[in-house]
Amino acid sequence: MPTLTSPKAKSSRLLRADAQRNYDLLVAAAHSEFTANGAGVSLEDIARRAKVGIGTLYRHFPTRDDLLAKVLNDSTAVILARGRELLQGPSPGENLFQWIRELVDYTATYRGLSAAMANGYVSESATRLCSNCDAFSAAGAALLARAQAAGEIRPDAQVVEVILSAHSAAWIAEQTKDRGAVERLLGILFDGLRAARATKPAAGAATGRRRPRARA
Amino acid sequence: MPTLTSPKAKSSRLLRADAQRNYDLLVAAAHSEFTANGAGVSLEDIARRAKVGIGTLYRHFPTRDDLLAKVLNDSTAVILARGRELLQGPSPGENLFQWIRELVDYTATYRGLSAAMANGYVSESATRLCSNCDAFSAAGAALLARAQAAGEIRPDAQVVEVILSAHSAAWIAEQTKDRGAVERLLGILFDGLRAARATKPAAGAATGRRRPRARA
DNA sequence: ACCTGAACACCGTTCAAGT
DNA sequence: ACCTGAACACCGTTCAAGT
Repeated sequence: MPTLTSPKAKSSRLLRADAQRNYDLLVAAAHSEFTANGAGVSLEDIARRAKVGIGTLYRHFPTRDDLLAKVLNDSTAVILARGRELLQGPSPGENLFQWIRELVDYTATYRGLSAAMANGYVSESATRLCSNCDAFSAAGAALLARAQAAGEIRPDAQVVEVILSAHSAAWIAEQTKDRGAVERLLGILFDGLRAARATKPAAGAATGRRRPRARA
Repeated sequence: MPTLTSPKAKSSRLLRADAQRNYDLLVAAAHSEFTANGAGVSLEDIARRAKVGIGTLYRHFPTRDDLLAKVLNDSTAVILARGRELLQGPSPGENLFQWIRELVDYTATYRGLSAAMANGYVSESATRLCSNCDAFSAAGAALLARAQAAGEIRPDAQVVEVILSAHSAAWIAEQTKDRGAVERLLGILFDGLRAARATKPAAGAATGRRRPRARA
């Protein structure tokens, strides 16, 4: 009986049983292919691996980004949850940095993802991938604002640099296997982000003043 | 007649008159196409614009990078000369930063060039483009070493971060039209590069106080 | 409704045939 | 020596025909 099944898909989408099956097969195949061969892998390969016609792939996912966004959905949610968690952390500056580090690791999972993300981030056409970017942006903005309010991050930094820095660090991580270079780069970036503290000449008060024990 | 003499020295190469003409047409056409449509433009388009068979393009430039490197040759030379010039400047740290800024502007001239450059930079296959990267690396290393010797740049910075930072800033410049974001990012990077000065005297900085995780 | 795969429009690369 | 362009092997996207 090809009647309607329960809402298994994204939200309240109702799919015929065979369509739902194909949908799931496509997502699974895409996951494998993206992991193995990068975010730019041939869509035909994905369809073939899912044992589905290429037209079916296009029916469910009109653009490559739609498919990518769906595959990334779970891991995206993890990063966003991490952002909310870190928002409660004791050290706003370090919490921001930690979140950036995790964002970098995440973005570097698939070859080509950093480019796709950054592209979606600045592109005017609203792809599904872009909505991920907006969510990242909001999470980063919250962490950044808190760290700035705590006086740990320079006040002139904006969230766009933070996100794009993370993407470019991920991009470098994709290009080179020299993991040390990425870490050194992040170290430089982080020092730059808190540079205001040092720039503001200040008396001796600035350095040892904030202790995590005093609430946060 | 078609007398072949000296070996394959790039500039002193002796070509039959028609071959030389085709070669020049190709470089000119490639220059226009790269400028107009980015570093990933169709090679067939370039050959067509040069009114030359596609096979002729391949004969002269076995890979896309070879063609790109040739087109970029002049501007590359300018950046390298600038590097030597800045090596004589009065302020080693600022001279390094100025050179990076110019490298970023240069790399951002063609869409896709930053990716090609960074790729060549870390790739093991020695393309012609990669030799450009080595030259940049050497120029950056000289400026960096001088600035570090002057105590203006943190001693733990390595040239690979400097070059890849420049490429990633250029990559961001390609992605977004928000020129301000690129400048703010460079500002953060530069502050991070001279952070050692501030870090050095302050032994009990906030970062060393609490450590959310392992790692040193 | 949904699926299929042939068809179309590309692009990169090679190579046998020409001059 | 050098040039040419047809030929081949891809890939993305659409759509008429099937169930």
